[in-house]
Amino acid sequence: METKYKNVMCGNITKELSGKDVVIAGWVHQIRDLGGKKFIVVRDFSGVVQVTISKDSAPKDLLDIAEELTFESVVQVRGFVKEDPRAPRGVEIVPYEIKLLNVAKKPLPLDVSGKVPADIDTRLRERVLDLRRAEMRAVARISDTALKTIREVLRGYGFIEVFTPKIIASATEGGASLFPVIYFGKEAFLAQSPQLYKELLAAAFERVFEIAPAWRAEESDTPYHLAEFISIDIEAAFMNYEDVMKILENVVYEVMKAVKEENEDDLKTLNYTLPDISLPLPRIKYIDAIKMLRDKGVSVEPGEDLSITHLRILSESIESPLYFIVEFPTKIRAFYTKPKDDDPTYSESFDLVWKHLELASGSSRIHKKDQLVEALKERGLNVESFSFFVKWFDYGMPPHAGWGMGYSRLLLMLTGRSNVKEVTLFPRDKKRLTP
RNA sequence: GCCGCGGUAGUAUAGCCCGGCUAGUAUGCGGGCCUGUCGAGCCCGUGACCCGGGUUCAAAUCCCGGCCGCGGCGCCA
Repeated sequence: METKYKNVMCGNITKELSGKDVVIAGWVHQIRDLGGKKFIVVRDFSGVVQVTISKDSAPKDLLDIAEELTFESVVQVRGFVKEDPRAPRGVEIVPYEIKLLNVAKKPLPLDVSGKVPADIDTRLRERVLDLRRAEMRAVARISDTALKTIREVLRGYGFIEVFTPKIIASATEGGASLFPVIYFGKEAFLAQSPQLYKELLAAAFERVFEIAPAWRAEESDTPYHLAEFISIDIEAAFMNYEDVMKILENVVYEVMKAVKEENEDDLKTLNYTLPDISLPLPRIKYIDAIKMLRDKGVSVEPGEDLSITHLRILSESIESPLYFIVEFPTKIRAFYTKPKDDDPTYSESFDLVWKHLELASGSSRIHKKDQLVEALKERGLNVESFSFFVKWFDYGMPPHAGWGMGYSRLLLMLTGRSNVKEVTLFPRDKKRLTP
């Protein structure tokens, strides 16, 4: 779209535009001064294009402005497209006029052009410059493809997109710590999951999904945890865990397919190849996973939760990079998880694992009130504080199931990066509240 | 929170084990040369040892404490 500032994106300038006048706007990516010629590489979100100035023929005021340019200064260039085999991609812009819209200070606290690497700590501190780097623009585009595809696939299954409240009353859900907020003088908390509300919505709209932030005030200090993260959640009435697993593996499959098709260049920029998977994904029962580990000499007892170390070892003996672990012990899962009818020690639950990383987890949910109250009591939770939730189990709560997936973890698989902070635009962790 | 490793110019690193007085390199920055670069090249210059204490004639280097970072765990609907 043509705007007040530009009529074409740098990456879209091709030989077909040869001879045409264009206006581009972007950041000064590189400057190469060769005596008689000066090359200015201008970058926008789409890519880069070279602006070539011949010092003998260019007007003086243009040369003066060219002298003032610094890396990451914002410029608008009006000129004509010239086909030239010596130029990158065979085209360049010969400028009539360069407008300096904003001069960048020097030196930059981070190299945007990719010549000098930076530590993750420096990158997050200088995040906006870091996000301009080719790798991060690729991550952003892959992320967008993934989001778009997730929504398309879920809508294809008849899910509708919803939002659940993020300020909640109850801190007594057990497990993770919550961030307290003051809500009109009352104590409230930031939601750590849409779980309970999405279940209630499934009792009204049958199939719902939400892509939204969640917060956990955990001590967790790892490359896989954030204090604020995006959770992709679905909840569906009249489905069980096997039904929603099929939806989950299809979502992931379609996302990987879309990224392969639509982000070929981005994957190349990231020097990453997506893993190949075929459906259905392997489904390994928890108890069999324990056996496999014990056969390998790992000391792990049935009933114990699987740690990341266990998953690392387990993934070595599973040919698929993505797999499900199913039917966890009931007592290590959340209270709303439905136990198996034939063996209540185990539950209708699953985790989706990529190598050693848990991407998603889900289950059939309890839909009978008595059973739910019992499950709360067994975990030592205060039934009264869940009354806002339990109440609706008196009025037509259907059988239902769902899952939640950590978005930044999915992005790790899609981009080949190793730290969720890297693929989160402005990550919030225990020690980072800015930028 | 525990364990491990680390903190050297704006950025990224070498030097540290085996202490020695111009702290090297790349990139950046300033200046110069060069009509086609594309990680441009060449020449000159510029800029740094996390903080505090200790050992020593002498500390970037060894020791202690602190702060900060990264990784491995733990914690984790």
